[in-house]
Amino acid sequence: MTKLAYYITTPIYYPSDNLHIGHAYCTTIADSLARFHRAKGEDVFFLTGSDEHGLKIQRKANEQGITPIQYVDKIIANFKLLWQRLNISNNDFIRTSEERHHKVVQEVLQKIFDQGDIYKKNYEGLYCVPCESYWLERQLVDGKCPDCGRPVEKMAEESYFFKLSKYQDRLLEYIETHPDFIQPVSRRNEMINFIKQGLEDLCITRTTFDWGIPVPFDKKHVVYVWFDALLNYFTGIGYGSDPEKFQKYWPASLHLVGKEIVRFHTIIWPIMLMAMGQPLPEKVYGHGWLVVEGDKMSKSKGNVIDPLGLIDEFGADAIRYFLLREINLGSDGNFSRDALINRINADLANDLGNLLHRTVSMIEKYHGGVVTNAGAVEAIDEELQALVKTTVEQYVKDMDNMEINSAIKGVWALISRANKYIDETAPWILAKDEAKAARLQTVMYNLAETLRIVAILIAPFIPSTSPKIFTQLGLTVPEEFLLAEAVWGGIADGTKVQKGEPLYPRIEIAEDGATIIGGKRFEHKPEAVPAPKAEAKPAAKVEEIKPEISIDDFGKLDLRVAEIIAAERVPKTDKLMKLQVRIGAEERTIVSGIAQYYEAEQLIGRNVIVIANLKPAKLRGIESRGMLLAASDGNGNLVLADAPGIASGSRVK
RNA sequence: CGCGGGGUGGAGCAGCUGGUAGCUCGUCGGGCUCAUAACCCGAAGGUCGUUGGUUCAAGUCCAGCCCCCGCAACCA
Repeated sequence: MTKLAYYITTPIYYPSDNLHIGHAYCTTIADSLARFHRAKGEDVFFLTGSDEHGLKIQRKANEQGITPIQYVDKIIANFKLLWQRLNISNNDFIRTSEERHHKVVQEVLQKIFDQGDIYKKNYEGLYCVPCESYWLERQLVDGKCPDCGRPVEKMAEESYFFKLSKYQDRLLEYIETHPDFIQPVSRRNEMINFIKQGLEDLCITRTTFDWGIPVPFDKKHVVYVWFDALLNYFTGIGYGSDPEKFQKYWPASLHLVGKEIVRFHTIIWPIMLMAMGQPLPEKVYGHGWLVVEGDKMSKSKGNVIDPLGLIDEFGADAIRYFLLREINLGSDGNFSRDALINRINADLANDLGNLLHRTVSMIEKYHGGVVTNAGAVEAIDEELQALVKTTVEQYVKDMDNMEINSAIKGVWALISRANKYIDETAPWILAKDEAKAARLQTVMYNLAETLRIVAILIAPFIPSTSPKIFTQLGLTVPEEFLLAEAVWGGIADGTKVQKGEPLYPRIEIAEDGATIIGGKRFEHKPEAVPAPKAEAKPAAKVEEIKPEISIDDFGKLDLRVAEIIAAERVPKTDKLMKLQVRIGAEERTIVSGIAQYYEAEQLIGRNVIVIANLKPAKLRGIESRGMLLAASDGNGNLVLADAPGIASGSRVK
């Protein structure tokens, strides 16, 4: 009998930088699902990888004076290290720079080109030369490049386009007739709306850089982004090179992706597949994002969390557990250190770890470590057994629905029940009564057996914990924890338990914020809320120094100390503050974009520095004469340049 | 009228197809001693953002408003 095939993928991540906790989140989910399906006895193929081409990489490599491949090789080594440390069980790791992938992309491109779904067109647009990017009119900021603020120019470039529009009706129909294809439903509705607005053909090649896959029918071009990246799902299972393998695993059971790229996976990719005459993946699931202490994680905010550091401190399983348990798959979730520590202590140390510990301790103390099923069963035992059974059933249901945190909650309800069972049966009292010997043995057996099943159920989530539980229970650690074994009665009489180290030592927090885990100390500086992180990011965001000027140029600026005598927010704007200032004897109005940083009351009476001879400008209909000086790091921090105690009207130079 | 997500006891969240408001942590009180100061029991605490509507019945459906947070076709 052939096993049911299950093919699951993560996005391939972009190696312009090291991975953060968000990538770890996505990959951990995929890994748990992959392990769950293996536990069901299915033939699982789990693919992750890296999307290595593009201008950004090429430029980063140039900056460091190395070739793109040298650059990505370094970063990919870190990716792989992270997955190894996180215990990720992927079957392959696909890199888009690999020869096998180039072949697939070129083959597919040629085929689609030959059948007429790709055409060449002059692409006209507004182009920012330094950024090498096209922008739409509406994207411009003050008519300038939204990235660097420099002027854009009209440019024409020839590009190849993929006929998305040709397939849009078919796609729409497919999505409407396959309710499970896009999940969760909110994302599905979003996509349906999007398609209904009409699809534009997709530009799939570039001539402005060469770190990419050459277009086979026009060597001046390289393949651009999605057409290249999405095909990794084909390369990974041997499209064009291993027909048998490809046949077995395609269509994919699940593409797990972040919510921001659902669109590419449910529109571009399906249309590519339609053009190729291939079946569509069964499901695309767009998971939510991790926000950190309530804030979106981003490099510019300096709140990016490095998973490797967390793994060093808390261990891979603890991190995995937190991510899977705390966060609802479809929606955004909050990552915080406090919540993490809380979860580890409460669930892993107190509930699970302690249950194992007290159980094994008692078996050693009362029975010399030997487990015996003495058969002195009481009603309460049957209740426990029944709960084990329903827990397993519900667990399978939840996991099949990708409700991972529900599945985990169910298992922990069982763990909790087992802890209560100890209280109710009070083994320490049974132990004092010779006549209750058989009963005591039965109670201990039931606990050991419950723990054995718990260990099997949690193996997909915290895979290095289950073997530890088995070892302490005196059981042979299986190659794979199979769900078929999660039925009552698996421990043989005479099994000898072996007390070990606590599964999860409690985490103590020292006064200075350091954590103490199992006697080891981990320093931790509590980040000053939106940490500006002065260190650790050299050159990352510091803008280039502008061209040199002469002292005469500087002399043209008339900088003055001005006293703020009134301030009010400009209604219906986010940033604008209308200020009345006094420069010496003169009064004037200045509008400044500081409303997000200062309250009106904080400003009044302050002596600040202004450019007094700036040409007046109208902002929101208010004439602003002059400009306040302020320091801003682009990371959401802004401080006014002020001159406390210096008389209004004084010159600044 | 750009798009989307969200506003539920101190904190973080669950509440799908409408019918006595739940979970984890925290707080308070009690129990137990096998255990990692852990485990077990109990209690306090919410006009479910706001206004109006549908209904015998709404956190749950409909409409308006307020507030927070993301995104605007190359950041999970």
